[in-house]
Amino acid sequence: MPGRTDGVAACCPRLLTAPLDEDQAGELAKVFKALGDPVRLRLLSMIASRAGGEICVCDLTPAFDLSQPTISHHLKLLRQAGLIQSERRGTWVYYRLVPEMTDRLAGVLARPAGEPLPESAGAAS
Amino acid sequence: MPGRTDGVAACCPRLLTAPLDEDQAGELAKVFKALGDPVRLRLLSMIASRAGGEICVCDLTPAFDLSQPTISHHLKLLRQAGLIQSERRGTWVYYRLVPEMTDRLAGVLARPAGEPLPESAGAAS
DNA sequence: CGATTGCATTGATGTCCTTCGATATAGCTT
DNA sequence: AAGCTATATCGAAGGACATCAATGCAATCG
Repeated sequence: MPGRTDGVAACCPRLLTAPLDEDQAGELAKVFKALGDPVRLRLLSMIASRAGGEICVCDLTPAFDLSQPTISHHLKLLRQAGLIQSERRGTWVYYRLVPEMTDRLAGVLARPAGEPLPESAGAAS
Repeated sequence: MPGRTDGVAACCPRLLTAPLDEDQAGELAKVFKALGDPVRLRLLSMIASRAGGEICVCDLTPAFDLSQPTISHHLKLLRQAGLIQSERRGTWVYYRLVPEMTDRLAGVLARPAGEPLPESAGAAS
């Protein structure tokens, strides 16, 4: 449905540098909302930290005290947020991280080096 | 540098490097959940990007098509997440960013340089 | 084939979240 | 003190979300 928009934002929304417009904020909020659940955070970290870059759902589900449909639901939300992607191989489905998305989020939250926030800039010069 | 500030996690949860435990995931999820709303993201960016490091609520409220109590509620959630702090001066209340928190989130999402993700490493060695 | 396993979807339910109007609290002004 | 402005809190209404059991679909196996 949202097919291929410009993703989270054109290039680098820079949360801490300039006010976000409504569209940027809406796109970013979807991704942060996907990260706003402890189960999904643990799923994402299990996927991202897995040696080989991918992990089978069959290894994810038993790690939680939740039903299999619930885990499948959370994986779907992470995928719709653009944070992970899935691939079916035979009977199993493997998930892997989409590092471009986490890179973008890290960039959104980072303050440019050498260009401190206004707060600390006040006394600087 | 802020060594181990209590809060989100001991030092550096490293979302993409090792699986988060339940406590780390719970703490981080609270902060990401606070970012998972377009209004709060715009509020945070307006606060962070303001020259002087702080902004009056009286400048935030009219920027939205929402009631004053709703803006106040969102500011409370951002403050409870540790992302901003407030100070009353006379009649007005000023908000400012807590850069340690956004720094920490950026660190959580970043992959260490020179130590690529398993995906791009291709399970080297 | 039919049975079995792995995963996704559906539908229902209880809980949380966003939003509002009304009201309370804090500080200035006259 | 009385009134005014700025901000926070309260209580309610509606929608969104997490979770589950039941079911559907795909791929392998006997």
